[in-house]
Amino acid sequence: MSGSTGGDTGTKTDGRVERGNQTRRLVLGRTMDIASVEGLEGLSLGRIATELQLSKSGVFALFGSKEELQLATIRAAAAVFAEHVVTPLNDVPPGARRVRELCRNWLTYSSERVFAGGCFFYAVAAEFDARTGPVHDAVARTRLDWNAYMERTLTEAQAVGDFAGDLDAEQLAFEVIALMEGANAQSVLLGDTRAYARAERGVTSRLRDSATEQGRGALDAADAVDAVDAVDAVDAVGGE
Amino acid sequence: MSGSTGGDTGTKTDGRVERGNQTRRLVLGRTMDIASVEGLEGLSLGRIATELQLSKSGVFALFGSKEELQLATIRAAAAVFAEHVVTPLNDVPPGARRVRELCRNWLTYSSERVFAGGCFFYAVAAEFDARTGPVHDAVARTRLDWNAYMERTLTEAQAVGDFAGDLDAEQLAFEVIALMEGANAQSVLLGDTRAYARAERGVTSRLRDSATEQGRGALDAADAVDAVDAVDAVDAVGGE
DNA sequence: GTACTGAACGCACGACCGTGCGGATATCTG
DNA sequence: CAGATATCCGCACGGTCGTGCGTTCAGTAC
Repeated sequence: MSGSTGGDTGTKTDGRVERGNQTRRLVLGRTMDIASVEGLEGLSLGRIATELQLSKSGVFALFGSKEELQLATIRAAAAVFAEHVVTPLNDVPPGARRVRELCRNWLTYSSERVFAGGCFFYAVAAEFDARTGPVHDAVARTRLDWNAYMERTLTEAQAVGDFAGDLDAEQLAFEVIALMEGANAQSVLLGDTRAYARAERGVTSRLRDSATEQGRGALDAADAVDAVDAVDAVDAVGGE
Repeated sequence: MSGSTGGDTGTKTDGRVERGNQTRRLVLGRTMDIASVEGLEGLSLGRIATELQLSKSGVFALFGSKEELQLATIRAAAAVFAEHVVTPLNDVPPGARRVRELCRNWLTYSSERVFAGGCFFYAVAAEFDARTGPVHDAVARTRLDWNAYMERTLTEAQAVGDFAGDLDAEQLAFEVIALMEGANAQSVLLGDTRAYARAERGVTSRLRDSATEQGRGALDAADAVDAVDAVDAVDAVGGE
């Protein structure tokens, strides 16, 4: 099946453009990891070209400028973030359990080092927070989006009755995000792996404090399912 | 009073060394502000020399290497931090009120931009968290010290009966620090000034939740004093 | 076939980087 | 006094940076 060189969708496949996109993906995969460790300013065209065995001017031509490369790296990282943290929630209905899953996804995304230097956006936000320009603006926008997403998830959970009617979603979103980022910071800087457990404990407390009777029931039910899953996982691995 | 050129302590004042120290202080004052905005890697000998009207090699000679300049900047920033956050607690006895004062000092230190880019250590910790070497180690050590200081302040408050005997000081220290740093991040990146109020609200809740009856009393008393101070301040400024 | 387009390259540029050397100058020591 | 010490400078080095120009080559369109 398939044509000579992978043309699947038919119509007019420009092999050059596709090749360029592939190289762009290759470059961005590298720049995301570099930036999460050394920052977006730590990116250098020459270094990337050397490591990927490309020419410096070739890399430059693919993005047009260093700033464009930085912005493209942010966009690529946002896609990776969404894939690990947000997309898995697609089949989880609004409610306290969805909030809990969102937080757990984030902590897993951070602790498993999807990016070499922990959360990509924690690193670049701290790097560009006090500067001005397009890169700062792009970073600030992703943070705004993330805040809003967390807040919306809480509001939806409130709407289905899992949180009290007088819930201050903005406040709770702030606290939950702060706890999770605190764990990222503590873990990456000090290698303190217990930080994630502390964050989860804090987040769980905050959610339970704000939840209604119904919401607490949903959280408990989710915990029970997790416990069964954990036992199953252990059983599946070694049955001694 | 005083001698010809400021020699106050007497004995043997080396004018050369003193002049060098003064220049060093001048340089470090600049590097602290630069680093809080653009990071410790953003420091450049040439730029500092130009801005301070010194020669590049002169600045270099004063510190020996760029890495030494970075380490000296960290030490200087730690002194400024202590001066604003820790020293004012000298005449506050151990207890819940001392904990509260510590947190308020931190939030004030961050919000008043003692460093141009917000908390110095938030910026450089994120910059060097995933790297290795002496600078990372120095940053990590200050973070450890800060964690330990917060924890010790909580434990002392527990010892005088302001917090319950089963208090998990490590957990509470983690949560309080995370909330405050979250406010710093949110404020510097997004210009969201309400973040500090949210952090204070969260910190207060956590402290009250963990406090004994006696501890809550101490916190309430401190709030009352603050309220009076606030009224006094308004009265002192404009009495219309 | 020719004409066009975009990826990738080689090469060179000006600027800035951290560092080292030698010297001028001021200060302290004996 | 001489001699040691420390700040601070001018100058130059090798290296890396981002960027631009011109070219080669492969895939597309006519």
